[in-house]
Parts: sequence; structure tokens; C-alpha cells
Amino acid sequence: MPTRSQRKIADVVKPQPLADFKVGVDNAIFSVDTAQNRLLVLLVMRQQQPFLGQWCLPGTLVRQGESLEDAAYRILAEKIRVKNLYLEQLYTFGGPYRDPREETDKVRYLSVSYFALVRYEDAELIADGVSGIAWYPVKQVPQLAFDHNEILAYGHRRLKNKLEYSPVAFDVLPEVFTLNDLYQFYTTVLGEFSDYSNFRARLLKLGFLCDTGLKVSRGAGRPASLYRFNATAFAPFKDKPLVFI
Amino acid sequence: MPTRSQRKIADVVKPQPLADFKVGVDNAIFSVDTAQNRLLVLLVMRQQQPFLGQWCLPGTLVRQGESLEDAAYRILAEKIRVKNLYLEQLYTFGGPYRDPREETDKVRYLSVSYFALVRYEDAELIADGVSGIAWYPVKQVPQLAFDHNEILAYGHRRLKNKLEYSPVAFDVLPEVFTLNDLYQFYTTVLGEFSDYSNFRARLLKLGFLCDTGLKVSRGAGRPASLYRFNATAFAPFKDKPLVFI
DNA sequence: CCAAAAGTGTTTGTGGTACACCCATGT
DNA sequence: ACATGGGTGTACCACAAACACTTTTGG
Repeated sequence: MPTRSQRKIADVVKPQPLADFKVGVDNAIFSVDTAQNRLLVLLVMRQQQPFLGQWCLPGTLVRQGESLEDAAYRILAEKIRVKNLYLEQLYTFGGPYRDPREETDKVRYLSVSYFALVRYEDAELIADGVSGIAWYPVKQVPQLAFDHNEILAYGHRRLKNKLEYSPVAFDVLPEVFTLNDLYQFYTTVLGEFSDYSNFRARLLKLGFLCDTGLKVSRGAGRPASLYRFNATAFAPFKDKPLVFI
Repeated sequence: MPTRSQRKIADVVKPQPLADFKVGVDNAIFSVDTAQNRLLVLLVMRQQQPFLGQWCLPGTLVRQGESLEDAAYRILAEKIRVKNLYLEQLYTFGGPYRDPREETDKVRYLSVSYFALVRYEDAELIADGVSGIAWYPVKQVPQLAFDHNEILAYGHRRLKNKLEYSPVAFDVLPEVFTLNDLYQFYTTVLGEFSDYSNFRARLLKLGFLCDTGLKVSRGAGRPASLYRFNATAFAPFKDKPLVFI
């Protein structure tokens, strides 16, 4: 067994070869279909090998001079036209053997994943005729290419955590909304989590929702007030955990 | 202005060149000096250009066949001998121009950062005579090489969050400890956050700390009970937030 | 006996839970 | 009128904050 200093010399004389990488960005793009109370994720059909014809998360390889975040926004813009969204970095998957091309190309493929939440109602999918693209209910996603099921699961977990202490919902709800809209939104993402009445009482007490005075009637029943999110009034609650639960 | 289909054709004819990457792993390694109530981070002195002679977080480039996590554990093992530790991925910094070598080498340098918490008392620094290596109080770190101050700040934030809802402290405290040890630990990382008496009452009620019956006397005063963390009893509190505050 | 550190209560206020009830509208 | 969904109120319980008090040791 070599001593530590011997090993160090050996390292200098015959240093381990470094890996060369291509870096990909894969997005887990979520939206909430408030009409049907379903949480959706955007999938695309692969057009090339490997995994030709299989569904996967929209992704791209990072170009020269492009930042990771730029790349994330670029594929997003290539797949959907959307005005309101929230996006953040998720996790980096970089093990060897995660991409079959590695064998032939002699480079490793690393994936920096991002997760995004967009407003479903005005997210217009860009179907270019050739490539398949679709919203899938998260509960019904098929087997995906690469390790994308793992990325998706990770993104879903993060989304749930994020909702509990961060006002991302308002990035994605319409400008004005009823308290029931908000409640439905939380329920579809988190599952049952609280009584409506208490949800309502808690949020109104916090005081960052402004009653616009306007009302909407949806079928039978008493018309609901429309509220607006007040970012300034929310400021004190930044990084205070569990505001919404 | 080209239409979208025109742009698409242009892309196929003259696709944007992809970036080639080397991937580094940088670790923000924390420990708590319970004797002096200081939160420490491990820094090393750079031995080569760029940033020769400047402090930075311990890092390494990823080798062929090595996973990111493997690389993170490797530099950790090169710098300190330690038995008990917690380690998780932090964030990936991958913008262009973050490493000056980029200009000459024609490759991008991407950094996947990890953060680790180790037991200070038995973390033995591996000083090989040449390279500087030292624990720095987090509040007194100097200007670091690259974007490592940013990585450190991010890691510090994560550490604080982690402590609040996750039993990482017990990965790093001795097998048995007094409630005061535990309280001091939390206080040094989080700052003042609660009355000792209430901290004590809350934790004991949760029931995952077992009184060993043993006592220690530290100077004057009544001897304190030694407690042991019971992982099984903690299980129900997994992913329940704010257990410790 | 006194100081110091550990450990126990006690009081008060706040906030969550569960549920019952009132209100406004369409049919 | 009544069903339907929106909105309000309340009784109960748990727990956090603050702080006083008791217990056990060393000197």
C-alpha cells in the first residue's frame, strides 16, 4: 500500500484523465389546468436517436457563449409562447453512462435540469407539424427517455415545496382571481391540505390579497369576490415558511 | 424579420456551435466549533494560476468514469479525514466567462457545487506541507477566487434551511450529547432563535431523543444528562417542516 | 453557604382545526 | 323554494413566548 506522499507523486506523474462534457439543459415545465383540476407537465417526442419516438422533457444542448439559464429559456421559448412564468434551477445529473451517446462520442453528457411553472390558459404550444408536443397529466406520464422520469419526480417534489412558502402561484394565476381559484390551484398541486374556510381566513388575515370589489358569478351560487396579489404587502413574509398551509 | 419556419431552416443549415465543457466540483464544507461557538468553512490556497495564492473552496475537475458525487467525495477525502458527514448537491454555476482559463483553453468551465457538514472535533486536515488549508469562521472569509464567495453564501443559506427541518445536526454531533450542546450547535449556525427552556421542552416532547441516564459535569453546576438521537423515532417527522425551531 | 449550570413549571397569548351557520344568486 | 357555492363566526385545543422557580453540583 503506497503512502500518501507516494500516491501524490504518482498522481502528478500520471494524472487521471479528465472527462470532456457536453452540457444539456432539461426543463420540467408544469402548468395547472384549473378547469379540470389537473397538474400537467410538458413532454415532447424525440425526433432522433437515441430514444427515437419516445417522450421526454424538452431539452437542448448549451451553445457557445450561452449561460445555463439562457439555454433553459431558449427551449422554453421554442416550445411554448407564454407571458407569465416562474423558472428556477433544479438539480444536475451528471453520472457516467446516463446517455448512450457517450460510448460513441467519447464525451459525457451532463444535464442541468430546470423547473418551470407557466400559466396554462395562455400557454400556446408551438407545434411545428413534425414534432410531437403535449401536456400530460403528471399522474399519467409514460416511461420517458434517459433519466427524465427521475428529473420529473424531483421537479414535482420541488414544486410542492415551493408552493408552501413562496408566492409562485401568483406568477401563474390571472391578474385577478377568486379565493376559490387559489384554493383549487393549491389543492390540485398539493392534494387535500386544508379546510377551505381556514385557508381563506388565514390568507385574508395575512393581508397581501386585495379585494378588488369586483364580483364574478360562475353558474349558480353567490358571486365571488375577485382578489389581486399585492407583492409589496407580501414582502414581510419572504422566506417565512409555510405561509400558505 | 425572419418567420419562424425560416429561422428553423437556417438553424438546420447553419446550426449554432455547441460549447465544450470541463466540469468541476467545488465543495462548501462546514463544521461547527462547539467550544468557541463558531461556524467554520474549509478553505484552501490555490497553487496554480489562475488566482494563484488566493483562497478558494476545495474543488477538483471531474475525471473520466467518475460521477459528480464521487468527485465531491474525492476532494473531501483529499483534504480532510473524517468519519461523520453530511453531503448534498447545492447548485450549478455555468455561465460563460466565470473562469479566466476559458479564453485560452476554448472550453467552458462549469462548477457543480456541493455542500457538506462534518464533525469538527475529529476532522483531521490533511496538510501536505505545500498547500495551505484552514478552517475559516464564515463571518471572516476573505475575497475568494472565481465566484466562490457566491457559492459559499448559497451554501450557508442552504445549511440554515436544512437545519430547521432535517436532523443533519446528529450526523455531526457526537454519539451522545447534552441538550445544551445541541442548543449551542443550533445557535451558532442560526443565530439566536429560541429560549433554551422552550427548545428543550419542544424537543423532548417530540420523543426522538433518548436519555441515556449518563451524566456529565462540566465545571461547576449541576451535571447534564447525555442524550442519544433515535433515528427510528424520528422517522414520523421526516419532511415535516420546522421540527427544530 | 453561595454561585453556577441543569432542569421544571406556570402563565399568557396566539393560531390552527373542525364545524356550524349565514348570504346571495340561478333555476 | 331550494340547491349551490361564497363567506363568517366560534369553541376547542395545542403550542410558543416569557420568565420564575427548583434541583444538583463545585468551590
